[in-house]
Amino acid sequence: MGRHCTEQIPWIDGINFVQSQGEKASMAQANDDQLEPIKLPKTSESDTLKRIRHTTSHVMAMAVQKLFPDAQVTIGPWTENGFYYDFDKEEPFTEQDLKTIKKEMVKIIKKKLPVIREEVSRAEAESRIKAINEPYKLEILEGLEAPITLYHLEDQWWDLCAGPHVESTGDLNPKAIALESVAGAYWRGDENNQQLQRIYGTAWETPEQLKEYKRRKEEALKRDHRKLGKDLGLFLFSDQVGPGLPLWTPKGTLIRSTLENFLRNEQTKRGYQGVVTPHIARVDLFKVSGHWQNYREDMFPMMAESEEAKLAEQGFVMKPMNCPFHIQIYKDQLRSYRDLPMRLAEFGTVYRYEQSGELGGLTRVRGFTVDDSHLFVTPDQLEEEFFNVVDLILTVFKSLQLKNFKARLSFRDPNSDKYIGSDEVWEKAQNAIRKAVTTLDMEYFEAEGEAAFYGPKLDFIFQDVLEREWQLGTVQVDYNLPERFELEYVSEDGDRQRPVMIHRAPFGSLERLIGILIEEYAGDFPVWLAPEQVRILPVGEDFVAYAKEQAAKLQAVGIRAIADTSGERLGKLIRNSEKQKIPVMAIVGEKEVEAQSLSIRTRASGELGALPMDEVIARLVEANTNHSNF
RNA sequence: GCUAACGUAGCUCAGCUGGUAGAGCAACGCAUUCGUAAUGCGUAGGUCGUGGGUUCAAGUCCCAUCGUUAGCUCCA
Repeated sequence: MGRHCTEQIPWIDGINFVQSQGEKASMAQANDDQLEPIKLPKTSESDTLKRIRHTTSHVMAMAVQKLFPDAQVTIGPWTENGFYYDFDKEEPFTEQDLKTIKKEMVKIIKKKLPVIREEVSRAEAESRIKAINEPYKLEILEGLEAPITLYHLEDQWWDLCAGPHVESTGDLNPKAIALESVAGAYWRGDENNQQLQRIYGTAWETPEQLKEYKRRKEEALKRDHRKLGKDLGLFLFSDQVGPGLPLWTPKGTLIRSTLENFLRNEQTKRGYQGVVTPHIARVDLFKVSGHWQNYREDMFPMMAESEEAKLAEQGFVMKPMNCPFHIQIYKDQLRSYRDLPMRLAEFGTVYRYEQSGELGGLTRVRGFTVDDSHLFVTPDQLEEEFFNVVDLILTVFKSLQLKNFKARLSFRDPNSDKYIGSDEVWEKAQNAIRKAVTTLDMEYFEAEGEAAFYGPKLDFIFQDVLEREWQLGTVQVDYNLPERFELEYVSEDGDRQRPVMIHRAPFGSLERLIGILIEEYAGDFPVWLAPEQVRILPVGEDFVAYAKEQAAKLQAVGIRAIADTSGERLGKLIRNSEKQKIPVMAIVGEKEVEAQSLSIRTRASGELGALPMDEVIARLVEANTNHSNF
């Protein structure tokens, strides 16, 4: 068995946050029916689960080989929520197969086979594997270090494995085990290799834990941004437009523009200058940048006026990144050291031809808007500017109440040739990033092979409801593009020097950010981001006029308020508002008209009672400026 | 791109082994004028993703294609 011990990376608490009221309230509600919530540890947190899941995957492999003697075993590690096992088998597994396999597993468990550890020499392991003709195991053996251990399920089946395991298959509870899905997976994770059949499963100590695990998965799907985006009418996809190309409704656009304005504001405070650049450019531009050579498979095909032009590679392409464009603006004039740092910023929409199987909701699309900026700095300024960028990113996350993220130093894979630039320059850039995060005393982990082709990055990683990880914010140090575009500035001494570039995007992309935000907030956007902030609900037809008046007053001071004139009963109006997750409801009837007030009900805290209009406005303005709750 | 599953009214879904489509919600109309999560009655809405094929007959079977989803690979 190869790598089962995935290194655990702590999810860091980046900043101190006050948990939003709404979050607390909805969490409390969800767990109402359970006095003592069932704990569901991750595998890495529980030695017991490690043993259970490890053994379960072996039991599954044994069952599979009994039912399908042609299936060859490969690897079967635990994952944080279960386990999987990859088989090389001609026919893919069907849903029905999973049921049959599960039945066979129950039989094995009921036999209470002892799990026996055996230590063998490399030669012995080799000859035993050859005897049962398992070529993948042989390959795994090559990468193993002594001692080589085998685990036997009594004398009926064995596997190369480091353990640990439970003592007997009888220690497993069949009712706490579920086989979940089948998928293709490449041997050793390389798409040039044989595609194997992977079975995913999960196993727990008790049936109650399994039930809770399934319940939480269902709960998670309710906050899936694809579902909520549809329910709340934020964005859509159209088959006629194309896959991975989201369309933003008026409501979704409000969220986008609010985020844009917020960041633009922060950037202005920090000396950024806005620029605008086109969506397409000559192929030549991307030849100089290196995109055409190193990033071409991620780009939409070239458009050319004629076949000849196409053959001569004289055409245009959609931009996959904004950097070459901003570089042109820098190069427009001879720059002095006095002009630096120069910070050019743009909400630049880029197009990348992602493989069809990669697309999903807003988290992976083919056209998306990067809150992009390129900082041109002198080598001396690099460190300080880098800190400033990280500070901006953390400020942004704090404002958005995003706290569950990891910081990743994305370095190049030293064994790959997909990068531009010399070893020396890469070392320099990577060291600069490492130094910055150490100085900032941030928790981080390093990942080889995650760098951009032109430079290393500091990335901020978030999770979606399915616990998949996505990169949002990023800072990149780049010595390569300045070189390729021959960027210069005149130094104090009057000679020409080469600037360093910092590429950075706190959001990463508006699309992915909003996808993650929808899930973080479970659709309950804070007041400042909510597309519809206040809905005014008249208790009867007679009060529609008053409701409209109040809505107009709120609109006049820039608050997104709408009067509900549908004429339904109050209960229905409230229900509709709640379902649309509108943060503030204002109920108006006879009492309110008389007192010239609004009866406030918020999603987060319920009924707040009658408040005068002035106070309502004051509190909403406060919420808008400070991103606080109503 | 690969492996698999799925695609029926705006939404959520039913439609068994083939006999030309059904529910709830939403929408619309009428009545109801109502105080903190669903008022009642009625109406309308689908060439069952698309294109072929098998069949007397296809939502149902076969093939292709587009799209969605999970996983792999790849990346904001």
